[in-house]
Amino acid sequence: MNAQVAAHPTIALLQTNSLVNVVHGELEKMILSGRLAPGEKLTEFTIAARLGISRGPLREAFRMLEEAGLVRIAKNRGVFVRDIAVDEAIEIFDLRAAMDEMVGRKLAACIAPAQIKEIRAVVDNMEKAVKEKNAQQYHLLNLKFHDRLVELAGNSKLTTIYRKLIKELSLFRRLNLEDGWLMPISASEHRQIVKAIASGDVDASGKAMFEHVMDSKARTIEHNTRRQLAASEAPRPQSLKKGTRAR
Amino acid sequence: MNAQVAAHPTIALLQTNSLVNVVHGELEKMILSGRLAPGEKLTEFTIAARLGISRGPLREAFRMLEEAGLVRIAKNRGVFVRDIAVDEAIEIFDLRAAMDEMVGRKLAACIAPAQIKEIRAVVDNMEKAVKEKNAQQYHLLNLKFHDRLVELAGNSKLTTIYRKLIKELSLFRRLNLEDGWLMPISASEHRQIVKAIASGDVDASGKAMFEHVMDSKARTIEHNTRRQLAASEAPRPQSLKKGTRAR
DNA sequence: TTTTTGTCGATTGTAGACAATGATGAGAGT
DNA sequence: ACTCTCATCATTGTCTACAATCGACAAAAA
Repeated sequence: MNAQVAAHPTIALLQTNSLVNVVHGELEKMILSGRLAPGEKLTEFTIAARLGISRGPLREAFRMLEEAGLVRIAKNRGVFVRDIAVDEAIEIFDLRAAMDEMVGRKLAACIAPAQIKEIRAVVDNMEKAVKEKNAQQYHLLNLKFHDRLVELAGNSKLTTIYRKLIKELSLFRRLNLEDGWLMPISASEHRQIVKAIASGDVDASGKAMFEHVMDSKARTIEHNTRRQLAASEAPRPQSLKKGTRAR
Repeated sequence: MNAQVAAHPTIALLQTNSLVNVVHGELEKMILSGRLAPGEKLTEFTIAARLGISRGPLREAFRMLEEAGLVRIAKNRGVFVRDIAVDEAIEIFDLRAAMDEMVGRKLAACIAPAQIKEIRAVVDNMEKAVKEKNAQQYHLLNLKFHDRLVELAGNSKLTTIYRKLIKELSLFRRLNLEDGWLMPISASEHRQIVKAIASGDVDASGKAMFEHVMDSKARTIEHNTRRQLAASEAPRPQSLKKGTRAR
């Protein structure tokens, strides 16, 4: 019998929304938050039981996640959370740089004063987070800052793709956020970006955005390789984190 | 041990391609070729019966196509081939322009002579197609030209996204290709692009690519609106089929 | 020991059945 | 004739069952 009274609070509530969409969103959240780690195998039966659903909708959600680049499906072998290699991360950064340059140029050309104020407020909050050494908050605001800029550029297709890229990138970057991440040097760059946009100088604005992403790329990649080295020198892989291993 | 060194091509095909993947590819071909027209409703039972499969794998394929932007799924109402509005087509063109600019700059910076020759050959064939007034052939070569350029830029993520955009765009553009499409003016632009790339001038190459896409956008959009007008003036609504109504 | 081969358990791939939802059309009331 | 309601039906959403496949282990042969 079905005894899944309320396996997941959301699941019970959503008789109105499509089960597939909710599951998709739920899995996405789990992946992006790191509760499902890159490389981890997602066994259909286990996940389905945990969510209190059957395998059908789950498989459909998996297919969506695959198309979005968040999981990898190996025929007859299962579904795995994707892990982004350094090469791919570099590619994504380069792409982002081009997109953000486009965004910067567009915004410098036509942005409303109210929107400049809005963006400036985000930067203010970021600097506040820096002073408070609140890395988590800074990270969230950083995401919001860039996301909002892209959104303001007014190209919904661009926004969609940009967000997909950010999600994929987080599969690589999340490793770096865990510890330290004490580089709010970029805060000044954000201030400069806003300035360039507000000035209306198309070239300067585009360049500021481009360079910012490329700097971010350099910092992230370098931090990652350094981390890799440290991990390889200390031959203690610390086993597994904790009970992410079901059954 | 490793027995799949060089298995039968059919065997290898079955090992990698599940039914879902095959169906996905098949539906994609049907959509891109226009056999499934934009706006058309895809009834699960009908399609499944036609392909000789059950609804399960088909639904998974639908989810992939939805994520790729080729179909639209309305809860409890069905799956429809997406039709791209003019606004969205414009957005995609703008995005493509930015990407192609990036490609142009990258290629001008580092492209091998052999690859220049290869690209030049494609342009030669295009001009040949122009002389022979072979629009279909020209169209295919045009696609190949741009696709190859993107590919040569060496950013696989960019290539993937670019191809997705082209597919989506074809849902809009296909209407225009049907008749006439007698504007191989762009042929000269292609020649100019190759020249700019070969010259190694990063700025010129990027600009050439950018402008080419924007010109293409202008031509396509204008052609489309003109077509729309002609259709509205001739009051022959072609009598829409039953059940193809969306939303 | 090393290699090979056969079997078993677990997991995925596919199909079909049942429940839930939305569209269609007929009939009653005005 | 028009509109509103309600019943009916086609279609989608979800679940369960069965078949196909893979990986691992153990036993047997060298």
